[in-house]
Amino acid sequence: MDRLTRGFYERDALAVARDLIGCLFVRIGAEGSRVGVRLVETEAYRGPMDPGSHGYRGMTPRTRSMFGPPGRLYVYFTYGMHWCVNVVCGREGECEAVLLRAGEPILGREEMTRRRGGGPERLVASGPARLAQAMGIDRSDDGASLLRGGGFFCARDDQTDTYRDAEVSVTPRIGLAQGRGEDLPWRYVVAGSPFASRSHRAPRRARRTG
DNA sequence: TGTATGATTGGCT
DNA sequence: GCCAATCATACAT
Repeated sequence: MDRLTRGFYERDALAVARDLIGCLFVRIGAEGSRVGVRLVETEAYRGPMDPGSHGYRGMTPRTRSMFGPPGRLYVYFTYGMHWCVNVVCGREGECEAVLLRAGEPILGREEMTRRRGGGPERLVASGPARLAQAMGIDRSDDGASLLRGGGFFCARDDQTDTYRDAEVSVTPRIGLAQGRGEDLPWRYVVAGSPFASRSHRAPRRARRTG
């Protein structure tokens, strides 16, 4: 299992979002303890060309890390109570990032469940704010490095198969208002994964008409 | 200084 | 399915 290096992140957010599916996202804690999830849901945010991105109107104090070098975290606070975590990608000076929306708890499951206040394991990291809370990520982790020496990393997990394209669905992103690129198919999710977040646009079940 | 809004979640009907 | 919680942020005044 190898830590992904800068070249992995220094690419278009769509490529990174797709390729992070099935990877482990790990936090190295005090005394080397680790918590980590296998990513099953990601979304790409693409800067000045993307009205859904926090960086659409240029850099602000909040979005500074999204414009920085790839291979770091962009962590933001929303709805007055939730933290969400992105992986910064693209080239330095660009504004590209991948929102980590959901994962399957793998390392430190007990610790993550405790941080979430209990509940079934499939819900521990099933949503961007849940994932961040489970892994103890907050403002102090904004800008943290995923590269060598950093306290976080992503890794391809060669112990198990990575997901084939046929197993990964591509859908519009979740939670965007109209006019914010709400129809762009920039979300990647493992089809049928019990660890993925509940879609706010749940596919309607077919109805018998008569 | 004022105000609208949000890359969400959890609880309730 | 509906909606309140709760406040940093961005932008208007």
